[in-house]
Amino acid sequence: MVPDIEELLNRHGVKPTPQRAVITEYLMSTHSHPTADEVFQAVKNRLPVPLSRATVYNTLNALVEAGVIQEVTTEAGRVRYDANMSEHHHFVDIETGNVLDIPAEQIRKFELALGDNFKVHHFHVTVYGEVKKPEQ
Amino acid sequence: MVPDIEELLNRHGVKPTPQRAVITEYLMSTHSHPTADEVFQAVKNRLPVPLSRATVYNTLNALVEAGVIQEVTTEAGRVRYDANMSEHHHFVDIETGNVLDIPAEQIRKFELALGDNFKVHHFHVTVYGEVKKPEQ
DNA sequence: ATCAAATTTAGACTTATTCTAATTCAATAC
DNA sequence: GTATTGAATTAGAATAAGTCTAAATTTGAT
Repeated sequence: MVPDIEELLNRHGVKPTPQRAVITEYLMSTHSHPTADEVFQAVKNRLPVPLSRATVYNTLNALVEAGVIQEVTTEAGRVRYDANMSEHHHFVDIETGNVLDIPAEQIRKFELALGDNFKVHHFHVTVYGEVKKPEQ
Repeated sequence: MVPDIEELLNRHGVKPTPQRAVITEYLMSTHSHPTADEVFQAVKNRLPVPLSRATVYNTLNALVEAGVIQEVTTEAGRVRYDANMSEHHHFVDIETGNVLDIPAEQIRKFELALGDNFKVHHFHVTVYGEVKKPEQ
């Protein structure tokens, strides 16, 4: 078990088990915003014991609850997971469905005129568009 | 069948049937961003014949496809439907889960610094916060 | 080493959605 | 007006994502 991961989980009050470590480690190693099933497929052979889907769901929910990862919902009905917890938004490639992170600094001069009745906690921007391929 | 609805569906290339009319009419009458099942419950008794869930799903998908309504995805794993097709964003009341529309004009000075590799089609903002209750 | 509490497992269950095959409906041709 | 044809609708089966349950395993504290 990677010590950094163990420390991270402890710091967030999640008891570090091999299953949780391996799932967290995988999420931190990718920017692909995997679904629960993609997480299951990716890590199921990285443990000496069989891995249950229930454990994957339990772990993902526990990690979200503890603030170690977040849920991303850019397409109807699909839940994806993201270990990038810095303030950021998402860009969805409408051709491939790939989701990229947009650091918060790249959204400038955002200003909301909602009136006094609304108290804003946070906001999230999803940008839909195309990624231009580099010229050959 | 309300003539306006019939005309709307025709204009978007959706053949107006009683089922489609009643579903569209319901969606246009509410700002509650209902789920597919909420639509089914709301309209199932408004027809002289039994209504199948399959028809509700088929109709919702056809209406989205035709640009008559849109899908709203503000919470993980839930799909909601919205007949408001003017440019707008969403405010989620974090206490109740209620979703309110934010007209596009209420977001001012939005500016994105993504670089030349990204071609933006459109973007959507979800604001999470509290709605202050009116003083008694 | 023992015990209690927490975690994990396999698989049953639930919920949301799609699929399928049969039936009904609506428009057009005759 | 009736036959034909394609589209829409129906009930229910099938699928997929996620949750629940009961039993087994692991962990941590004595």
